[in-house]
Amino acid sequence: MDNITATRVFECLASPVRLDVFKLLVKQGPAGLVAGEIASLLNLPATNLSFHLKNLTQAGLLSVEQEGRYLRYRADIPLMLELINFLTHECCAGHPELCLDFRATSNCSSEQDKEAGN
Amino acid sequence: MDNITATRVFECLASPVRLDVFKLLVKQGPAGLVAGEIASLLNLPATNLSFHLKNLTQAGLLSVEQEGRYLRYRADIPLMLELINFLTHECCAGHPELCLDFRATSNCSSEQDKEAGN
DNA sequence: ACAATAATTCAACGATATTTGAAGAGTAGC
DNA sequence: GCTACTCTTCAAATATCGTTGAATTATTGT
Repeated sequence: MDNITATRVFECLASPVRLDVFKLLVKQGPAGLVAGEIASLLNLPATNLSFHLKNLTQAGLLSVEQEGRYLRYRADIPLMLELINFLTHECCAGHPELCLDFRATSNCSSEQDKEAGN
Repeated sequence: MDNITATRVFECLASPVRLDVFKLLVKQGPAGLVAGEIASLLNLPATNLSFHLKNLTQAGLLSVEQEGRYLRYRADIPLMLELINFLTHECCAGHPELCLDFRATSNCSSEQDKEAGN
């Protein structure tokens, strides 16, 4: 991942609204959600949500699929994994031992629900 | 890591200048750099760099230490690892299998120099 | 005490980003 | 074709961010 892509993704996640939208969609998995569902779950005006959805989609964090008159949004996990790799490598550059330490303690599949309440 | 901390960190890394500063300091490891060195390496006006250094420091991505009339900045790796954990867990929420897959392919200590040229 | 150096703070300007309501495009059902 | 519905686009207002030069604080060496 290059710096330009990284900054675009960071800029996306720097907005509390967009972070909430992304987290919500990650939680939904492959099922995703249509725009209206996101709007009511997050209590956002449709026009404002649309602005953020466009932003997230253009950054590659979401994918869209038309379903009749609905638009279904899904989180795009691969880009997220690329970002994690990017950060991991940046961190490791000076401290490989800390990085390995991190990898040993990140129990990804067993602790996924720990931070649900926010 | 809570959403507020996460958005503050993302906002920091969303600026190309700050991302460059952070990457540079990660590369320096525990030695860090004083403000003037960063300014000349990145070709930034002192006043502008100071603005971004303050931003990074307040977000917790950098630490500062006074050395006479110099100020030495260092990357704060632990917060970075927290962020990586945060992202990993967010990603895993819907796709634990993808996350494990990522961890299997992220060879942190051996591929640290692959993306040096950007 | 004085001048030189290092870096920050301040104030002002320009550029971006966010929010909102009104209008527009496309779809579904009658 | 018409109406209801879903969502997006547009335009305008507000808010926030980034950059710059001048002034300020603090330290060093004479």
